[in-house]
Amino acid sequence: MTDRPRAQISSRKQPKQARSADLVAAILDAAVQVLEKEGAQRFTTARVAEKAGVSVGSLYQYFPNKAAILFRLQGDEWRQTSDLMRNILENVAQPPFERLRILVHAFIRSECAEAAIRMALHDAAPLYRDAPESREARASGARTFAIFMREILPGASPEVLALAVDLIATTFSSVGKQFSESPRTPDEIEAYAEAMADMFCAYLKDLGSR
Amino acid sequence: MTDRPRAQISSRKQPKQARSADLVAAILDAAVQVLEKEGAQRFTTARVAEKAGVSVGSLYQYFPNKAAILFRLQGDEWRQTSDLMRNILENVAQPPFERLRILVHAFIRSECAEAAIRMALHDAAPLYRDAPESREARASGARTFAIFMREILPGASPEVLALAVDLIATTFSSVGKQFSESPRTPDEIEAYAEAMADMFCAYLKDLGSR
DNA sequence: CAAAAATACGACTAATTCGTCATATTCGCT
DNA sequence: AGCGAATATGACGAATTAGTCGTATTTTTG
Repeated sequence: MTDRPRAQISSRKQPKQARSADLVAAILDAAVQVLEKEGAQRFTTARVAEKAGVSVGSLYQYFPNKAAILFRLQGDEWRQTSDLMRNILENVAQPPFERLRILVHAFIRSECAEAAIRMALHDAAPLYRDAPESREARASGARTFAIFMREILPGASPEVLALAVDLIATTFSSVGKQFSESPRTPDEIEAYAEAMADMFCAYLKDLGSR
Repeated sequence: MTDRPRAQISSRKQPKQARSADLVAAILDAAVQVLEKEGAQRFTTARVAEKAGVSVGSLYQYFPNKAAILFRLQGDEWRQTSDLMRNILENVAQPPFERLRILVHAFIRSECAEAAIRMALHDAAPLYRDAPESREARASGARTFAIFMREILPGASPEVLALAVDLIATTFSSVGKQFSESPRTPDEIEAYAEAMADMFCAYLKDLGSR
């Protein structure tokens, strides 16, 4: 069997000294800038290395290929969103529907704050979306949300519950892209978030009263 | 600053004889196949020409650049969706909420039937999405839907109406991509469509009773 | 301090890409 | 048939890209 270059996405080497850790940080930093300023199409290792003030060779010591950089950025974004979600949903002091409203607003605000980078990651998705780590990350988010949904729909069957989770999760996940494609004013964004929260609540209340 | 390739997207020359019309048809046909089998990343003029049994030179006689092919495909897809929408929404024989339910199902079914091509077009979007024709097509769809919404929410203010249109339109437009990324069985798709229809109806009825 | 290990470099290769152009073929028409 | 217009060809140029590798530099270690 010929071993073609593995679509390996995990790191190639761990930085052990301070300077190499700095280098990795500089690369990730530069990667974000390149994505924002040039877009996914023009996201190249050479450009990232140059903006980081580093040579391509050095870059390839810590990232096995281009996708690995994007994968890493995506992971960071995802962890941020995941924390946000957990913090809001697990705050049992507030009533469930209120938590959901807060989540919608927080999520949309966070999407807008980093619209450029998320848009670019979206465009670059073909390069990393099939990685098992990517799939797992998405599944994990869905689980957190599912737990919350059990609380908001106490009587619902597992099927109904899964469906509601799916519907809301997929609706959520497209917001960032939409907003990047046709930008809105802050006021419009708040109004949109409110409407989306209304929609979710109306749906879930309807589901609950069956 | 490198001068980026002009986003000229209109046709370069009109086919006048039968054979050239056939050629254009063969190219579009091949383009779909390439997108489906190889994906947006590997969509190249050379591959399209080869699959069409045509030379690159001929291809470039009728399409000024690669994006023009995608733009044309996208236009065809869009016209199809647009007709579907109009046919259902303008059928005043049926009650509005019923029409909406039918639309949701029809739309989702149509998205799934051509999931591969739409997914690929989605991935390739950076190449054509900024064209003014693209923006106009989207706006036109939104207008058709807005007219229907005036019927379903007779008493609503223009602001509320616009918001509802926006919310539903953006929710809609992400379905195809979602389904391509994590495929579902036909049963799951039907259930999803039903849930989405439920959600829209619950939301709109809630809006109407305020 | 000297050897070894880690890190950094950037010119280079091999591959792929888009799009052109000079040339050849076919068509429509008298 | 014969002539001009339309159409088809595909080798080619110019540009870009991902990723490598031999060498140079810096840090750690003994």
